[in-house]
Amino acid sequence: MSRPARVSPDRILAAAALEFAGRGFAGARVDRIARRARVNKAMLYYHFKSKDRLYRTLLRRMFTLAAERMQTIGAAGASPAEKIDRVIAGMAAFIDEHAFFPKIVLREVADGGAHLDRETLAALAAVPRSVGAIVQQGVTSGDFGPVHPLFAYFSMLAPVMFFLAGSPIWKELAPLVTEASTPPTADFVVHQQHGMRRFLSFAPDSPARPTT
Amino acid sequence: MSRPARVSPDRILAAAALEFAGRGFAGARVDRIARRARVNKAMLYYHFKSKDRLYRTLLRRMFTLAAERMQTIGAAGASPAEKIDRVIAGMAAFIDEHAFFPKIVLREVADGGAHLDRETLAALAAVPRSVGAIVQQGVTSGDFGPVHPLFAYFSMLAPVMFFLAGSPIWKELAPLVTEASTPPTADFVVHQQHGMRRFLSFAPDSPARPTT
DNA sequence: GTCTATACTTCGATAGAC
DNA sequence: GTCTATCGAAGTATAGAC
Repeated sequence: MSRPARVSPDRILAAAALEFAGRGFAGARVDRIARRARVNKAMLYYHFKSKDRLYRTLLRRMFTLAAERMQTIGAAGASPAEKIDRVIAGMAAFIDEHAFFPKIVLREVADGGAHLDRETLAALAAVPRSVGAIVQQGVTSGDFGPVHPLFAYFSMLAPVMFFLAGSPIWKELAPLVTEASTPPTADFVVHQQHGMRRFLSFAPDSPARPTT
Repeated sequence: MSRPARVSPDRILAAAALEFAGRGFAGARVDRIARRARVNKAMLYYHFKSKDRLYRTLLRRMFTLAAERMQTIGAAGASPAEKIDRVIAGMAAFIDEHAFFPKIVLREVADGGAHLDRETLAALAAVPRSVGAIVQQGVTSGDFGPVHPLFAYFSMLAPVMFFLAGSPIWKELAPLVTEASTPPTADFVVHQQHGMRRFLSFAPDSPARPTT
């Protein structure tokens, strides 16, 4: 079989990922994407119809990949607590492979999902749905205390997104924040894993009234 | 005393907050800021020298305000656990008063702090430093288990930022994620408070080896 | 301090040959 | 599928009168 040799679209998507992550949708320049993909602008507009469609195509692909990884973790045989460990480590690994991912997510959250059509929104929803299902299993089995699955998703992964998206800043910020030794980036995953085990654990104590 | 009547700079900063939060630094348009502030462009460039300096002025102001609030909480007389409750509720209240704040933070994290000079970075650092000091007190007193203050800061407040910055999206997303009732936005703060109490609590159990 | 008018640049997108 | 050349719109910033 002759390969279709459709290497351009993939190269364009890879270049777009870097550009959109680094500058945001509004700040992204189509010229830069084309140049980085070693393709001229007309070629880019031939494959993708517009800047918007290029962006949405990229996001759908990334959300789908991330959701698949979370789904795989949920389908495996393991205790709920161990699955939570794997969700956190799995997302960190995914970000390690696709460094642009958390930046784009943060920007899209700030944009209020302005560039997401229904299809892309559905692809995004698959990520918290997969993770939420794992949490729900733990609640039902009694391993976890009662908690809203979507809330747990945010408590679990927002710090990972936040921390790994801005690691260069934190390295610059750390000396201004604490006199303790600079934080080893990789240890944050372990920190979050240990903490979330307790966060989600059933706690018979603590009346824990809300405080203003 | 005659009032200086310097109402323009404040109106410009207020308009800039909305514009920068809604579109990001690159997407923000100076014309829109000027129009929203009911001031012409030349006036804007008269008070602030450039788009960059306007942005940094805004950020310094917001970071300083947020840090002051955290510092007040830390200085009050209360148990470490209760202070954590107040930090979470206090940040949520601050965001409620300045809805643009978490959006700008998320964007700046994604930008890798590209627009932050040394002075603005120092203002930003005061926020995690204040919160980190509270955490450190709890660790020292034995109320909390051993934890890096900066890590705890992220685990505590990143979900709050993330959730409150994107509340319109989550409302649209929730039905696609869970068949359970839609999550009441205000309850997230209580969820995070209760969870973080356990997250930070001293846990003699759990060998908790890292999982890949 | 405040305005109008505009210089200069860069953007997203397309035309049309090959 | 791929290219060069370019259009019209929109951007940041400034000049200069008041």
